[in-house]
Amino acid sequence: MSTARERILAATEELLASKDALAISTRAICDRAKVGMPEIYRQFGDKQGLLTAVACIGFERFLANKRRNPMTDDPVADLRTAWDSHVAFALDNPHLYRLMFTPAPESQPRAVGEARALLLSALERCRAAGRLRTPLELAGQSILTANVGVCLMALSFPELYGAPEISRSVRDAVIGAVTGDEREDTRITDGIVLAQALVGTLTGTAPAGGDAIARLSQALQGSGPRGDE
Amino acid sequence: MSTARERILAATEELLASKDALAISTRAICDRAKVGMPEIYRQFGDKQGLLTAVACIGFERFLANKRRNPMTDDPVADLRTAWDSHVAFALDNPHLYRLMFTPAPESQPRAVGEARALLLSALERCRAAGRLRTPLELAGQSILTANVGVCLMALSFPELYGAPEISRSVRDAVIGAVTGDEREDTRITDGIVLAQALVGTLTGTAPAGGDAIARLSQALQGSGPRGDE
DNA sequence: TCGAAGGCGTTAGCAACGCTTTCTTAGCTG
DNA sequence: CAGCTAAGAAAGCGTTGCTAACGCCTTCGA
Repeated sequence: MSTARERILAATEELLASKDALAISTRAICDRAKVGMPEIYRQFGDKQGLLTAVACIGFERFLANKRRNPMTDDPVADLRTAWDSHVAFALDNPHLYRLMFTPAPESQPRAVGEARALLLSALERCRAAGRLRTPLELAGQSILTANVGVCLMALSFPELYGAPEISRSVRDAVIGAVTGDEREDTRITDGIVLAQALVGTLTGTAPAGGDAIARLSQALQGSGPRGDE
Repeated sequence: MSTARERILAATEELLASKDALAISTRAICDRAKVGMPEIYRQFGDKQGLLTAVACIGFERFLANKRRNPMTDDPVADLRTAWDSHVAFALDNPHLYRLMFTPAPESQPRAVGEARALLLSALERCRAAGRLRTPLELAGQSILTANVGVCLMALSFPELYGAPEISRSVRDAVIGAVTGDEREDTRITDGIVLAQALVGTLTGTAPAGGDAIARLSQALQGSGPRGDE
């Protein structure tokens, strides 16, 4: 048999799979872990302490998950993949996720900080690839906030949450705005690229193909600044 | 003296100004409302029933707030204003907001539905103005989810929440993506405008000022499609 | 004017909760 | 073997949400 502490943690995690943290009684935990009531308080001082420890373990699983995300040669696509795996984790472990991201007074700035660090390093890769048009810090906060926000919302209103569509929509909006990658509307940035090349040609300050005008004209076709559908 | 029901509701709202709903005991409510314990259960059946009633009142204030938002002739700007007033309400009434948007089993799809309806009508105005490039339904869900999500996140991690910057960032990203309005980077759309005029000039198919090239060159200055800041 | 009805206050108490105290036992270490 | 710490057993504390039983007093129709 394992140690008492491990049994308590395991029992709590198991109960957390079906009930909210607040609906779990310390007695139920003790029954399932086959320990006496005082054991919880000897080990964790507090019910909140126990929940914090469980949240910590959850964060470790969460971060391990995130670290497993492959690094492709498209850092922006990696951002989107990370977003999706985050959402999947939340939907798979609703009560645990709520426990992790809805602290009572204050609990784990450490683990959240680590998640932030992971995100920032992913963003740094975007920056290195010249695909970030927002201050790194703000970009990270925006993505993290939106990501957690979408998850909490999905857990609170599952019937209002329309499957992954809405997560994808917010994801592409935020990541797109931060990186400058327009997902569904790359024509705009293409337009800029071509316009820059064109100006370079016309002013004689940059090398550009002679067909710049034709390509620009074609690229701009139908892409107004405020498209009227 | 007012009726018992009103006093109970008022007392709960007052306590909710300083404590979380779960930290409020029914006895404290009764003390403050000068009623006996059974009164709560005669009136609301349940503590949850009382909290639901309070949440209802909160939604009414919330919706009244939203309805007070002026309708300017720029429906997209109105969307942004509504977003900001939503966030302000959440920050002003943290515990009430949490109560409203973190239901236990399920509570007010009615009030949330009304908020959604308000949002959809605002989006309909955008659509009428030709400033919506996303299905109405999905646009509404995306904005509402992101908005509530940012608020819940801000309440859970106030120290991590960097003032209104991040709300603005997510707001402009989501609303921008949904409407096609680029907020902070209007240079891009300006670039498109000028580029179109330029192409018109060069191909002789549109009237444009002779300084088009100069203006385009200036407008594009420093605005790369993948700016390396 | 009377009497039924219902809104409201009072007292007392239940079961469940988080948490504590006390005592005892088991197992390892020096 | 002595001494330490980890951990199981039992009992109980105070608070919580909630209920039962009773009685007052206003309202209102007959």
